Amino acid sequence: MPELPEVETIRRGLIPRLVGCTIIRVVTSNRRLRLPVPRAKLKAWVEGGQVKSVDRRAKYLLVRMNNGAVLVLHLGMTGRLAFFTNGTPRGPHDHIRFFLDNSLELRFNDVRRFGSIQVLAPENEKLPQIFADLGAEPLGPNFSAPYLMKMARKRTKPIKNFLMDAKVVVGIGNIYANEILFVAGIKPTRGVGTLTRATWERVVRGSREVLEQAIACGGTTISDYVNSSNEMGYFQCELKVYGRTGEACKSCGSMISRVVLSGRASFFCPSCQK
DNA sequence: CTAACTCCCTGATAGC
DNA sequence: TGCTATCAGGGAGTTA
Repeated sequence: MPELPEVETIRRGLIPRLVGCTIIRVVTSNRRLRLPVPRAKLKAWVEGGQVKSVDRRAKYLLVRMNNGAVLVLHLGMTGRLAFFTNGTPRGPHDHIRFFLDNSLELRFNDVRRFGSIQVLAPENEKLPQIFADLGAEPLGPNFSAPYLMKMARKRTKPIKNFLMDAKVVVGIGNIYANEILFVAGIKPTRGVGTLTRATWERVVRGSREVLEQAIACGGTTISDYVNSSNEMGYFQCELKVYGRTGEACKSCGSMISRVVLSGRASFFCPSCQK
């Protein structure tokens, strides 16, 4: 579900109602998420603590506490992180509830439980190894055509799989990979070895354009996604190819095609994308 | 090393 | 109505 625009939208919604708050109590369900829920650490380092900031790296949210502890949250496919007023009955798949001192409750809800929550203890605990291996932020300064050309050297995989590789560039999942390649005019099956410098420039520009527009729309809601106020995004209205198999290309009228790449549905316009 | 496949989990939907 | 198969936005681990 949540790719970069959705996670960023949630981050921006969390800030005004979470930063500066004290987390009075954390209540967890008995189910495990992708990783076991660190109940003891939540009690030791998060309960009673005050939130200092909310950052994002890739699709991870980093909630930093004044005591130096860090909550590392990932929403997986169906995770939600949203506020409820105090007293709202617990719903199905509400796995973690943070009771705040402003009469709100922040809930981590996840139907499929592919999401995760980790707590880094103050001082001594660093981010997991995965963070050191993450690639460029697509909206950051290091994401450039030369960078992508360097990362693509001696590689053969299709450009779509390359864009979804978090060691290359983070935050781009199946929806936005398809949309970016439409905007850039590149077939998802194109091997990365065949792209010219000018084409890589289109990948960079297309990525920024699509992701920024999606953030401006509050993300894409296909089925589960809601922002921190439990509201849908509306970038799904702007989708050019994702999920549009057999429909007319909004640019040229050709029929949108579907292929499967590494087990993921991939959509493109056979005449606009080369 | 790269690239592709498999699996974690639940729910919606399609087809019989 | 009910059963079964397929698919879904992520990512880690395994295999070739």
